[in-house]
Amino acid sequence: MARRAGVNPATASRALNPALPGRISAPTERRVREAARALGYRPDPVARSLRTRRSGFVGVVVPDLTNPVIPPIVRGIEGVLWTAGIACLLADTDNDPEREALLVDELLARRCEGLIVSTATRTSETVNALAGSEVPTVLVTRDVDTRSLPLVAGDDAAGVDAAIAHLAGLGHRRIAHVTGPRNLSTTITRLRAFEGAVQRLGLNAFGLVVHGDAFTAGAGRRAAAQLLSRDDRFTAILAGNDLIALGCLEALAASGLRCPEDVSLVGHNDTPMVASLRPPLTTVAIPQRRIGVQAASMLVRRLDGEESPNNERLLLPTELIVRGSTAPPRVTAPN
Amino acid sequence: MARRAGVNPATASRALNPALPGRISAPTERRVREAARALGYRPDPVARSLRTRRSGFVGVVVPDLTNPVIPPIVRGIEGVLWTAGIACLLADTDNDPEREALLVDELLARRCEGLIVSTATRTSETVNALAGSEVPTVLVTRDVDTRSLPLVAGDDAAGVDAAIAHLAGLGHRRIAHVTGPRNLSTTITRLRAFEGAVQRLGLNAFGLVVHGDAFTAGAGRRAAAQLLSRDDRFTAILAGNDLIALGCLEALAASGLRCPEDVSLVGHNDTPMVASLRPPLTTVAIPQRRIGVQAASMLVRRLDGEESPNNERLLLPTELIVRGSTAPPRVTAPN
DNA sequence: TTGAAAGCGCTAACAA
DNA sequence: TTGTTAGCGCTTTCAA
Repeated sequence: MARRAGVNPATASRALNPALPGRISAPTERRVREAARALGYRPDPVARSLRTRRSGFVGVVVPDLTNPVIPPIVRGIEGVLWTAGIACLLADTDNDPEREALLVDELLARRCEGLIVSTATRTSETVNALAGSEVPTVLVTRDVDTRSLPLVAGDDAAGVDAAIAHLAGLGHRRIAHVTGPRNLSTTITRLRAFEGAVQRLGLNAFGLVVHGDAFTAGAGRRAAAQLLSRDDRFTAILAGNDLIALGCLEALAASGLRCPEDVSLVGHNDTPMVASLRPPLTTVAIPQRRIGVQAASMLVRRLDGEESPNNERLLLPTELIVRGSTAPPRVTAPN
Repeated sequence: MARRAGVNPATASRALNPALPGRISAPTERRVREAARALGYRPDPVARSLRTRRSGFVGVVVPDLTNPVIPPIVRGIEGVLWTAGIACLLADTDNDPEREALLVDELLARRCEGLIVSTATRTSETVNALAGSEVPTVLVTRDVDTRSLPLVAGDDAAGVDAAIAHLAGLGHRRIAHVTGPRNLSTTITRLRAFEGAVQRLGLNAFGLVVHGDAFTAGAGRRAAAQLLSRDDRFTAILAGNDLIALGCLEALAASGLRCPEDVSLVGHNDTPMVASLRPPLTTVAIPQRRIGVQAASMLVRRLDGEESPNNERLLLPTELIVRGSTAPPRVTAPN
C-alpha cells in the first residue's frame, strides 16, 4: 500500500495518526502523506477497528421516526457525530420493547462505541441494563423511571407551567388534561407538572385528567370524547402533545363546541403545521435540534473518557407559543 | 472462545454458518451451538468483516430527515435491512451537494456494502459517480437526469394526471402550477406530467406555471403571490407539494380569495395533518413506506448478486385523495 | 525516530 | 467431515 510508495512498513501508521505514541520526523511524515495522497490511500476502518476495538460508530435508537418530534433530534445528533468522525447506526424500535431489546443487542454485537436512545417505555429493561454496561449511553427526550442514565430533554415541566399559567391568566379555572400513554416518561413529567401547577394556582382538576392510549389524533379524540361525556365542566384542555390536541379539536367540533370560544386548547411540541390549523394551536415548543446536538455532544465527551455521573440531566428551555386556540373563557362554562 | 468449549478451532465457524462450504455432522453442530450458547458467544462482526470484506451495513443518504416525506421511507428501508441482517448508516445531506459528496465519501470509506440514496439534486455528480462504482446503489424518490441508477419512487406522473383530470372534471379550464425547486427530479416529473395532462385535456396553462425555490410554505406563498399579481386568471392550483400548497393557501387568504370557492387547490404527498387544514387538502398520496421497502429489497437482491440493469425503475402507484380544497369553479373566474 | 514481528477474531483454502 | 495453516489491514509492543 502506501508503504510501498514510501519506504517503511507501519511507520506510515504513526505518520498518519499523530495521536499515536512515537514521534515522527517531519520529512518522513511528509513523504508518507504524499504517498498516501498519490495512491488515494484511505486506511481501512474495519482493520483498524479489529485492532483498536473501536468501531467508529454509535447506535441511535428511536421509538418512531414517523413521530415528528424525532427527526429534528436525529438531525442534531447526526450532524455532531459526523463532525466528530463518528457514524450513526439508526434503529427504529416502533415503540416496541421487544424490538428495542433486539435492536440494542444487535447494535452492541456490532461493537458500537456508544448509544443514544429514545426508549420505547419508561420501564424498559433493555435500557436499564445499559446503565450497567460498558458502552456509554445517553437518553434523549424519554427517560426511564430508574433515572439510571444521563438524559437530555426539553424542560417540559416548565413548558406546562407556562401553559397553565397562561390559561389561568386568561381566567380559566377548570382545566382538563388529556395525557399521552402512561408508559412514557414524557407523559408523566407533563402530568406531574400539570398537577403541580394546578395546585400551586389554587385550581381544581378533579375528574379532569384522562389518559390517551397513544400519541395520536385518534387517541386524543377518544379521550376527549370521554371527557366531554362526563358531568365535569371545564373551559380549557392541556393536551399531552399536538396530535392529541388535534384529536381534542376534532372531538370538540363533533360536540358542537368551538375552540377557543367554548374551550381553549394547548398542545405540546410545536409540530409542523399546527400553526396552520384552524384555530392555530397554542403549544409548548421544545428545542428538538438542540436536544439532539447536546445529547450527541454529551456522548462524545463520554467517549473521550470524561467521567460524568449517570444521573447527569440536561433540560433545555421550552417556550410557550401562544396562538389562536387559547382565549378567555366565557362567563359560564359551556359544557 | 467457543472452540475451547467444543473441541475444534474453526470448524465452529462452519457449524454456525450453514451457508459456508463444508458439511458439518449433526452432533458436531449441536455441540458447537450448545457451547456457543453456554458461553454467550457472538461472532465478532468486525473480524468477520475484515476477512469477508463485507461490512454488514449499507449507507442511507437522505436530503433532509425533517422533510415529512422522508421518515416513512427510512422506516421502510430500515425494517427490511435489519431483517436481512444489515444495519443502516444514516447520513443527512441537508440538501447540500457538497455535504452529499462528503458523506458518500465517508460512507464508502467505511466500506458500506451498498447505498440507498435520495439525492440532493438531479444533477448530482456524486450520485452519477456511484453509477460507475462497485458498490450497489438504489435511488429513492429522487432521480438523477442521467438515469444511470435504479430508482424506486411513487408514480407522481400518474398522481398529477389524476389530479388534473379531477380538476378538469370539476370544470376547471385554467389551472396553475406552483412547482418545487427546479433542481429536483420530482419537480420536473410533476411539471412534465402537468404539461402533458393540460395538453391532453385541451386546456391552456400559458403564464400559469411559476417556480417555488424550495419545498416550503414560504416559497409557496411567494410563488403564489407572484402568480396572483399577474393578469392571468385561473381557478385552480396544482402545488408542487403540500408545504407549497400551504403557502398557496396563505397567499390566497392574503388576497381575500377563498379556497375552494374561488380557487381550488391540490397538494402532493399527503403529509401528516393536511387533512386537518381548513379546508382539508386534496392531495396526491404516495406510498412512502412501500417505496422504502421496495428500495431496500431491490438493494438486498443486488447485494445477493442478482444482476439487474442500472436503468431498472419501480414506480409505485399513487392515489389522489379528494378532500375539501377542490370544488367546481364559479362561473366567472374570480381573480 | 524507525523497523520487525506479532496479533486483533474470523473464514478460505488445502490437506487429512 | 474435520483440522491446519494462512492471512484480511491495521496498530502495537519491543528492539534497534
